[in-house]
Parts: sequence; structure tokens; C-alpha cells
Amino acid sequence: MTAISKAEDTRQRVLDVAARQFRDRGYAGVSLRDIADEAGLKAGSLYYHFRSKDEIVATVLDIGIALVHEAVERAVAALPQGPSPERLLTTAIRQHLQAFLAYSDYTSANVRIFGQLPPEVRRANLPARQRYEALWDAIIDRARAAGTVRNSVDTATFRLFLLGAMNASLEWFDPARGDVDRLARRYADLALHGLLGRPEA
Amino acid sequence: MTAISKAEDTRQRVLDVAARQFRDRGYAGVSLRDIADEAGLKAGSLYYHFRSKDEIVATVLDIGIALVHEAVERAVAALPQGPSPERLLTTAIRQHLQAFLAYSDYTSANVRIFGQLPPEVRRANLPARQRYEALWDAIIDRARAAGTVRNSVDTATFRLFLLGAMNASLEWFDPARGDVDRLARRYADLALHGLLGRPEA
DNA sequence: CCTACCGATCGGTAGG
DNA sequence: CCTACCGATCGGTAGG
Repeated sequence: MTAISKAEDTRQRVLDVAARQFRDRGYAGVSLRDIADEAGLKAGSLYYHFRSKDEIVATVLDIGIALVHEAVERAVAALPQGPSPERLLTTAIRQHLQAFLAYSDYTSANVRIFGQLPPEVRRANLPARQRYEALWDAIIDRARAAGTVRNSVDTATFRLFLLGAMNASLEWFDPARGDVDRLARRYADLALHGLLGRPEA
Repeated sequence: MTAISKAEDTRQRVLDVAARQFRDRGYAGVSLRDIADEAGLKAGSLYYHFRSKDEIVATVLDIGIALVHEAVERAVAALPQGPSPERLLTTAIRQHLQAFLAYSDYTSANVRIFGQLPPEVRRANLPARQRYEALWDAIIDRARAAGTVRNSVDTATFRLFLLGAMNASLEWFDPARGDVDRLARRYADLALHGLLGRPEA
């Protein structure tokens, strides 16, 4: 049984509220009074839990990456030895989409506002971003090592293409109405075989 | 010779400055004083050219879509009759990326801040967005009609996948250092044939 | 297109 | 965790 202190509980509630508000109105569009109101405390009291607005947003950004990183890493590690490139990449794509959409307040806050943050705050989130990119590069290179991958496109370009396509789904896909697993199968099919399948020559 | 009035010139300069600032700091992160300072006039004077902050941002959003729409539509119309699906889609992809990256202040302002705008402002930009999506759906369906397209993924899903991947390039691709045409060839190759090429069965 | 200003709101702090 | 407040800044307007 985990003992959850009142302060911990409040802190989590503040972060949940902050993530959703930052996603919806941007970094500068959310005041500490907005967050405090919805989280049920007074604006000045936020400083009992956080040192500044920047610390709140930095925490939201890191959580958004960490949840997805862990989900993808765990699912890939649980695969039987020597998976086909298809199986490996399809698993990673499904896990990324499932986690991304499940924690969409945090993940889409990250995707949406990262580019418009003060440089110091952006810098604080960079290591987590780079570790996640490295995880994907390792997965792609592992698929490549199986030998059936066409070699025309380098790892970084494929990773940027694929993560860009997946992250954009935050802007239109509603997990409450759509089937995440079906979306994952379609996106994996497109990433692996494209619209046409076999190249012309 | 086009006569450009002083007021028109100032208006254009204000929009250029506003687009870049909105892209970098978000909608609420940019004050009218910030824009006026960099455009070389006083904050109150902006109201000689625009009725409100919302009118400025709405104009920036519409320009971002219109420039890309026209470029893609024109290039596709200029194609010889009966182009192959490869040629048709590769042309559209190249034009989208070239225009998107050439006008990146406007286009990335649009991509980045759309989701965090007040609902009225978002609504004003919706028709332009939907017309552009319809243009892409028509292009994809035309490629499909040639008969060599696999039918496993529907038009809307492919369009969302592809536009998501392309638009994300705004966050990392620097046209001053990279080769847009090479990026376009790689993205077209991935969209058409995927990482593996031929499907397994 | 500028000057001078309005009421409202901002992030943050002192003191409890 | 609250009350009460600080100086700074916000979008917008009147009058020129």
C-alpha cells in the first residue's frame, strides 16, 4: 500500500490541470491563477509546491516524454528474440501511439508548446527528447540489421518522418471515439510499405 | 509597375514580424507592443491597420495556408496529362515542402499556434484548412484511380499521415543548410514505398 | 500614425 | 497553504 501524502496529491493535481491548460492555450496563455483556480488552491500557494511557472511547465514536459519512452522500451524488450523488422516496428509504433494518446494532455502539451518556450525551459527538456530519439534510432537500426530493409533512406530521416506522422495524430484523433489499435496497424502499414507497396524498378 | 502605398507596405511588414513572433513565442506570448516595436511603429498605431490582435493573427493564419495551397495546385495543374501515381504524388509532396519551408514564418506559425487559439479565431481559419485538405484528397484519389495503389489505407488516413510527417519537418529542417529537393525525394519515397518496400504477402 | 491613458491581469513575494 | 500586495505589462481607446 503506497502512502500518498496530501502534498503529493495536490502536486499531481496541479500538474494534470497545468498539462491540459498548456495544451489548450499555450505557455503564455495560461496564468498561475488559471491553474490554481481549477486545481482548487490559491495562486500564491502554488509556490509551496513549485518554485516558478517554469518549473511547472518543465515538469509537464518531462512527464510527457517519460511515459511514452517507458511504454515503448518495455514493449520492445518483451518481444521474443529475433523479431522480424515488421513485428519490431509495428510493436514500437503501436506502443508509441497508445501511450501518446493515453497521456495526451502531457504529450500534446509537449509537442505543441516546446517550440515557443523560453530557451532555458526548452533546454531542460532536451536530454529527455534526445534519449527518446536514440531509443527509436536503436529500434530502426535493429530492424535494418535483419537485412530486408531497403537502404535508400537513412535512420534519422525515417525516424523524423515517422514520429512526425504519429505525433500529428494528436491534433485529430480522439481515443474516445476511434480505435487506437486500428490506427496503429494502418500507420505501421504505411510506414513499412507506403501507399504503393513495391517500388517501380 | 505596381504602386505600393505606404500603408500597404507597413501592413505587410507588421504581418511578417507578427508571423515570426507568433511562431517563436505563441499567441499569448506576443504583445502588440512587441510587434509594433520590431515593425517600427507605436503599439496604438497598429489599430490604424488592424482592428484587433485577433485580426492580425487570423490574417497570418490564412496567408500561411493560401501560399502553400496555390503552389501545390499550380504545380499539379501544370503536369502533363495522365501522370503516374508516383509522378503526381512526388510533385505534390515536393511543392508542399518547398512552399511550406519557404514561407516558414507563416506556415509554422499556423501549425504551431492553431490549436491554442481562442475558438473564434480558430473558426476563421477552418475553411482555408478544409479547402487545402480537399485539394490533397483529390490528388490522392486521382493517384488511386490509376489502379496501381494498394487499397488497404483510406484517403483521409493517408493524407493525415503524410501531411503530419511533412509539417513536422518545420521543427527540424533548416532550408538554409539542407537540400529541400533531396528531403522531398526521400519523403516521397517513404510515403509511396515505405521502409521495406514490398509487403510480405 | 502618435501621445497618453484606461481597467485588468501578470509572475512572484512577505509574512503569517 | 492563505492574505495581501508589489511593479510590470496587457489589449484597447480617445483625441489629436
